[in-house]
Amino acid sequence: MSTVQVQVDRNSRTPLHVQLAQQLEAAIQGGELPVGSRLSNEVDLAEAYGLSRPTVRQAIARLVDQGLLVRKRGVGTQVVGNSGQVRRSLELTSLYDDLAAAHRKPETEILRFGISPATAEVATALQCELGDRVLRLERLRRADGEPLALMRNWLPPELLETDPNTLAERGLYQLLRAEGVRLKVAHQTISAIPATLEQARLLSEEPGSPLLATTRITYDDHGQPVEYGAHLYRASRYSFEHTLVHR
Amino acid sequence: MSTVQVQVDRNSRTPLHVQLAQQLEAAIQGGELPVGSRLSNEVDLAEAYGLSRPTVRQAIARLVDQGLLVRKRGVGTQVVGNSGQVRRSLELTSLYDDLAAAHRKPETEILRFGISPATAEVATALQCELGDRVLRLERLRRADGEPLALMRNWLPPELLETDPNTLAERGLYQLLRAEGVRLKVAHQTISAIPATLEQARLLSEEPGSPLLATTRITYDDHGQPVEYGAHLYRASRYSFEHTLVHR
DNA sequence: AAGTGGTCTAGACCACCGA
DNA sequence: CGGTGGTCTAGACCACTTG
Repeated sequence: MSTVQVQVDRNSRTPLHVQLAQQLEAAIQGGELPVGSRLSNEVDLAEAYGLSRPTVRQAIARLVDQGLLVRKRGVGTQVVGNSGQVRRSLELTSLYDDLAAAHRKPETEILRFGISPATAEVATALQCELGDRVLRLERLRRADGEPLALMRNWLPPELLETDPNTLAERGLYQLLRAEGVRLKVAHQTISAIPATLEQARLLSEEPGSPLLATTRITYDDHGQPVEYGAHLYRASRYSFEHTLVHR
Repeated sequence: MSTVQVQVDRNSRTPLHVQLAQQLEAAIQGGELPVGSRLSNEVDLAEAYGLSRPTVRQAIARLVDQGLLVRKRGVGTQVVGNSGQVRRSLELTSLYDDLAAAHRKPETEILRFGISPATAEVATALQCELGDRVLRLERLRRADGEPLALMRNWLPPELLETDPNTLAERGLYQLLRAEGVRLKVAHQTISAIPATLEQARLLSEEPGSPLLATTRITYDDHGQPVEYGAHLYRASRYSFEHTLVHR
C-alpha cells in the first residue's frame, strides 16, 4: 500500500494527469512499485498529490490501458507488469523510431521512390481513383547492419515533398509529422507469408522462410487516409509484442 | 454536423456512458453516421441527451479508442471507420468466441489434457516454481471443418476443474469466466515460424509453410497469472486485424 | 472573434469486496 | 460493516483551429 513520491508542476504545459502517469510509470520501472504491490486508494492519492480525484483516476486509467495496473472495485489498484520487460510495440509508431529508441542503429536503403498510378488495392486504401498519381516508395530497413524489413508504402503525392536522401536518414513518420501531418488512427493486419526469391535475397533469408507481413492504412486527424503500407519483416529477427486489456 | 437520436435508460444497470457509446456505434454501423460525418459539439450533445459533458466525453473516448472516431480541438469529432468492416481482433477474447460470433462453427479436438510439471518457460509465465504441477492442454481448433489453429495452454491446476468434454464444447475463456476467473490483462507476442512435420500434419499444411505463432500470458483482476498459451495459426487461413490509436 | 475539444475541480452517490 | 473503485454532475478556464 504505497503512495509514491510525486512532484507535479502546475506551470508545465504537459497536463497534470500525464505528469502523474509518467512518474508512476517511472516508479514501476524503477522498482519502487514492484509487481504485485498495491497503490493507495484514489482519494488518498488525490490528497497527497494535491490533485482532484478525477485527475488521479485519469492518470491511473492510462496505466491500466497500458497493462501496467489492474483496478478492482472494493479491493484496490495493483501493479501487474512493468514496461521495461514489456516492449510496447503495436502503437502508432514507426519502425525507425522504435529502433532508434532501442539504440539499434536503423539504416534505410531506398529501393524505389517515384510517382506511380494507383492499383486497385492502393486506390481503395487511400480513397482515391484507380490510376491516380500516388507516391510509391520501397525501402530496405536494416538494424545494426542486418536486414530487418522490406517496406513498401504509398502516399498521396502532395503530402511528402522531400528527396530520397532525407527519407533515408529519418523515417517516414518523422517526415510526415514535420510536414504537419498528424497521424491519429491506423487499421492494421498481421499475417505471415513465405519469402519469394527476390524478398529472400534482399532480406538475407532462405526462399520460402516465413515472413511477418503487415498492411496498414493510417489516417490523420481529419480522418483522411494519408499512408498505405505493406511491410515484410524477417520472422527470425522480429516479433510484435503488445498488451491486451479487457474492457 | 449531426445529433443522433439516442435514448438512455437511467434505471438500467449499464452505465450511461456505455449506453451512449453503444448507440453511437450502432449509428455508425447503421449508416446514420457515415464515414467523414461530424458529430455535434460535446456541450450540445450533453444537453440533447440530458447528460453531463464528462459523461458524453467518456462515451466518445471509448469510440476514439476503438478507432471509430477522431477528435480535434477547435474542429470537432469525425467518423473515420465503422466496426463492420474493421474486425476487432486483438482484444482480450478467445478464438472460440470470435469464431462463434462470426458464425464460423468452431470445433475443438482435445489432443492432450492432464497434469504436467512446469517447464522453465511455463514457470516463468505463471510465476510458479520449476516442476510445479500445472494443467497442460493441447487442442486443435477447426472452423467450418477446416483445421485453423493448434493451441497449447498451461494453467494453475486448481483454476479449471472440468472434464475435457466441456472444454471441447465451449472454449477455454468461457470456462474460466464460468469458474469466476475475471481475465483482465494479457501480454502477447506475435511471430511467425515454419511448420514442423507434426504441426503440418495436424493443420493440413505443407511442412515448412508459415504459421502465425502467438504466446500470451493472461492475468486476472488480482494481477495473478492464470493462463499461459502458445498458439499456432495457419497463416493461409488466419490473420490478425486491429486498430492503432495515437495518444 | 467564435467555436471546439482538453483539462481540472469538488463534490455526490452507488456497487462491490472482504473481514 | 468499512473501504474501495465506478459513475455522474455542474460548473470553470484554457488551448487550439478556423474564418
